[in-house]
Amino acid sequence: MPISFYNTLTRKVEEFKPIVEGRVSMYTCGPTVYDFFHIGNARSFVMSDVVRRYFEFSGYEVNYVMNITDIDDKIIKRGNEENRPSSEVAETFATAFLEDTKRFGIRHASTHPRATETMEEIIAHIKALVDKGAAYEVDGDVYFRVSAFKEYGKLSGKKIEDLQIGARIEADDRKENPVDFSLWKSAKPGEPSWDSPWGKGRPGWHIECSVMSQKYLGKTFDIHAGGNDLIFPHHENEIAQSEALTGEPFAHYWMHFGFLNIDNEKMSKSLGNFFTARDILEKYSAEVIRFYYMQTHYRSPLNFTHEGLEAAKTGLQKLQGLYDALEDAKTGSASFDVAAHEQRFIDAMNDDFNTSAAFGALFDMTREANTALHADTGMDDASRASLRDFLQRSCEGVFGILSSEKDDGGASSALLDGVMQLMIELRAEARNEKQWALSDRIRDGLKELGIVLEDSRDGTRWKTTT
RNA sequence: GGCGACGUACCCAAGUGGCUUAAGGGGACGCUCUGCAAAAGCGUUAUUCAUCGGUUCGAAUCCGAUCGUCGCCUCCA
Repeated sequence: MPISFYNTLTRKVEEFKPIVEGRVSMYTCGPTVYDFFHIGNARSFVMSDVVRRYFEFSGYEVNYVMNITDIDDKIIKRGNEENRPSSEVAETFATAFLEDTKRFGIRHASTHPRATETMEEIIAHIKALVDKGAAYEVDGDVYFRVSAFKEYGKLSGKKIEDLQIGARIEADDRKENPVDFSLWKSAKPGEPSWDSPWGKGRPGWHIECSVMSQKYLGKTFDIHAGGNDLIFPHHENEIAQSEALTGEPFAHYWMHFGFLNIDNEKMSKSLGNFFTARDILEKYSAEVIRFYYMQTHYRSPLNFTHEGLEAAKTGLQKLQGLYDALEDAKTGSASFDVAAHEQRFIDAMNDDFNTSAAFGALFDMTREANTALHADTGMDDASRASLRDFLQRSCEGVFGILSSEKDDGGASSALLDGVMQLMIELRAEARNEKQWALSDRIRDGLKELGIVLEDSRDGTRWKTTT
């Protein structure tokens, strides 16, 4: 089965057919940098990262673009609150974004364009829309004329008439139609601004994504992704302002990530259940959080709980345990068939990136591999190598949840290795002389320090707990 | 009011017409291994998929009703 996934535009799971054979052009809506990003944002970024990595696993070359929106009302507001220039606010959180994504194991995009560095193109795009009659100016503001784009609503399934009835759209006399949206906002005194044919001002919310994606990926590209809540109005408006100008499809596939709730409630600052990505990384490793996210299908809502995180932590140790055991195992004679398991993994992922089912395959494989490894016959070198290779490509490469490096808790590994070597030798001597009290004291003492000893017939292994 | 999603074991979560008298993870209990542990393995933990009807040779999967939960329609990943 080829890679297939759910396309919001058609409301069906569709086989992926790239514009250019072997290549994927993909755009995911990045952050507006007015604050640290939170664990809900993190879910979208992680899942988007996994999709990108899986395409690469499958042999595609991926051109992955994620914007950084660094000029926006919320940034200006924050700047005012903190009494510092909004550009400084943007810079602070753009830097934090890059740092935090890295700590989360989210690979940086091929390009992270910024709105303020794309101003020329944004203005040109708006001007072209005005020239074409799809937008109009009113006193320095420019609005998109929704009536000029007949397909408006095709992504979200909304009808313009319904939107007009909805009383929630603010009445603005200056707009021809309440549903028209802002492309350019004139600057109030003291606000950051750029020169434009309509005077000083800044871009509206949606336009920057249209322009940045098309600048780096072309008029039409393969995949546009983002959080569920962006379907309307953000993505709907992006389509309108892009296709109204080019007359061609904007993105072929639209992918949306489910929302994250905290203890069954929507995360919000007012409810006090708001966690930034930074907060959560204090308590759990990036691998555990990533694994937790991936246990649920990307389109389903995810309920974020402490218990769930703890369960993920334990589950992940099982996978890591096999990875480590493969390293230490002695050469045996039995062969192990990795290919069948890899095929199950691929089938699951090709079917709408079904990470939950993929883990089913991975855990079944783990059980069988552990059994083989512990059997008298052991596992031959070639099997061990291919098993390791598969785990490396899947769990480390695609999912980013396993590490081949021994976690030494930050201590100097050469020194710690030496000390541990000695401790294990001393304890082995005590055990040979059946001095259980002493050997147990060593084991218990180390455990309190965060080091776990595991005895097997091949000797004693140690690892740190995290 | 409009649009949409969902309800699977103690918890999380795949499966969406026959291969399933329902994957996988966590938890619990019993066992094997072990000096004792840990790790690993084995077994048990849903004849049942919110409820009630219907379609079908056959339904967790399709249709209808009912109950419940949630999202979007406004800044939001």
